[in-house]
Amino acid sequence: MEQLKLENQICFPFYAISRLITRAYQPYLEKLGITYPQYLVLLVLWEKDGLAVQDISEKLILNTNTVTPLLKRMETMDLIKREKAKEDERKVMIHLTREGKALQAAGASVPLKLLENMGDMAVDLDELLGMRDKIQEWIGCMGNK
Amino acid sequence: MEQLKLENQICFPFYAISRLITRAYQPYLEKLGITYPQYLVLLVLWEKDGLAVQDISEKLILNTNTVTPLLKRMETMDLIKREKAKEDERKVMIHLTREGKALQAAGASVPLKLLENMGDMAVDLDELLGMRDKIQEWIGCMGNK
DNA sequence: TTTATTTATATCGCACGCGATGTAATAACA
DNA sequence: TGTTATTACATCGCGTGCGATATAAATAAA
Repeated sequence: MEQLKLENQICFPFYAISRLITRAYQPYLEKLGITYPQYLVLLVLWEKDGLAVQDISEKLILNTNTVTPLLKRMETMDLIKREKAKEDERKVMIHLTREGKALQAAGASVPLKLLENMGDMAVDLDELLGMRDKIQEWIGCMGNK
Repeated sequence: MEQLKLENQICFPFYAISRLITRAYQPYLEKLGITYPQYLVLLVLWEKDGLAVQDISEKLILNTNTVTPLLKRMETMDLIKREKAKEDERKVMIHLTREGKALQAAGASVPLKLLENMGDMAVDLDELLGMRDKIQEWIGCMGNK
């Protein structure tokens, strides 16, 4: 049953490396007082503030039943504001607070630190970036649904 | 702030593709009545039965506080048995039940079906397998803490 | 203009994943 | 041998993820 060995699975390496990368981010995000998914939300909002819940949900490829509680926690932390859109009361628009915007300065240095970390671990950075681009193509295929 | 855009992050693609792959497995695993992490545990045990909790924890790169409840649920489902090792009462040895072993027949076809799925999605299989091997190298570097 | 359908979020329940901590058994050591 | 340290799991608390379902607003249909 060669195809059932763990090292021959396509699933496991992606599953494992995703968690290892999250772990690598953690010490830096801990200093900012945020989690990894919260950081992803901030990345999206730093790029464009005032998005609807659905926009964030689509960009992060997360369901609303994940995003809604995530955003509520971030509102409690005073990182964002949630308010209904005037033109369509079904939509909830997300805006950064002063605090949420202020975190960008500290958050900007995190990706570079991570890259340095990966470099120290004998991970070839060119390969890493090439793989990132390839995976993004796949996400484009798989993500729509 | 170009380095803060979501598409320039190394973290996000790995995070997203991992969840998309898990989603792709789900319909097949649902028929077997198991979850994705439970499938990973079975893969390990099908390869070598009678492992300690720690062995499974190391192979899957998961902490014991994740693995213990996972195994307890699988014991409730009658997929595995948990019993203390006689030579060292701290260890808990995990053995497949008849049911757990029986699932292997159905579980063996899942990886191939997944590969076919990925192929349909314009994902180049050679690239996929090459990437898998490369990620496994990284896991070897990062996994040991 | 009612009624039916669709859309955008939210709620519920459950299974992870993990940091922090606890506990019992074994090993190390004074 | 008695004490201390280490090891192997387990428990607790909390934050995701997600299937199933609910709710309210907007849109389409009758």
